[in-house]
Amino acid sequence: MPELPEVETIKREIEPFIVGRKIEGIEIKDHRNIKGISPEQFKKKLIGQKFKGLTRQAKYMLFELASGNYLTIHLGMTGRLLFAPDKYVKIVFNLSGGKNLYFSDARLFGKIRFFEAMPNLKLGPEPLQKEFTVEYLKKIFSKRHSSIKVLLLDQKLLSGVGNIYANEALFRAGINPHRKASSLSEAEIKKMQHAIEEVLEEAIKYRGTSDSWYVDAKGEKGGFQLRLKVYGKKNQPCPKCGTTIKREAMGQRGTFFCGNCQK
DNA sequence: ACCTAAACCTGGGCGC
DNA sequence: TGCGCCCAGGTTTAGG
Repeated sequence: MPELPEVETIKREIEPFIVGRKIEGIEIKDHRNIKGISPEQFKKKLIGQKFKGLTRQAKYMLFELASGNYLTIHLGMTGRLLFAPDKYVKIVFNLSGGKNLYFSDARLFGKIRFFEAMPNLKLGPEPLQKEFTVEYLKKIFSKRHSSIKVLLLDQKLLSGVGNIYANEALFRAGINPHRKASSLSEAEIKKMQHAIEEVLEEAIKYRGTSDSWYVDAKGEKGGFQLRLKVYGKKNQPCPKCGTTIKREAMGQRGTFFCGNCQK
């Protein structure tokens, strides 16, 4: 599923393609991804507008329009933004210059919203920004009774990390996902902070993880699935010590870890 | 304020 | 070949 590295990869591809282009038409094949506004209003508000910029906030893409309005797209689990259509296309943006941008989403978990002005997405700091410090993690970990794994997925505390990179970062830091966040020592918090930054930067470098549905705007798979150490590796040997990797549900999410390497 | 769990949704993979 | 079943999970919502 698209997490920070996957969304960043798509953002980098889409930005030069859309900036300066006008939305000349919108084809809505399925309106269920459009939230908070009717399909008719969605078209009326957007057709004729020009894209000014595109930024990423955690897993969201924030499209800035020349009018000062905004469009946000969250890809959910199976959402795609594509230069060419696939069989799950729900919305087509007809752009000036005879180009199209396709929004595809097999499972309809993606969300598209229109805003009159810059929205506040109510997200916690994201790992590649300067607010992501050991001090910040100490602050949010110290008073929490939930597990470190569940906490890493809370977008209000820390944004951009999803299930794949939470599992991978915990493995790299050598921390057991069941540990209470408040039980981590300062040294462990430092390892955690470093592991999160490292795994996200590496995943961006490899253009994301195509474990199941993810493809970039060109429809191509990423490369990081070949570098996963624990995610999806149930019953396979740990790459460090050979112990069988376990899978357990935590917070209703698949959690993969090595019981020997992660204490 | 904090924490947990259900609900949303459907293609793909599996067993038979 | 095809049917039924179960799984995947980010975010929102409800409830304790």
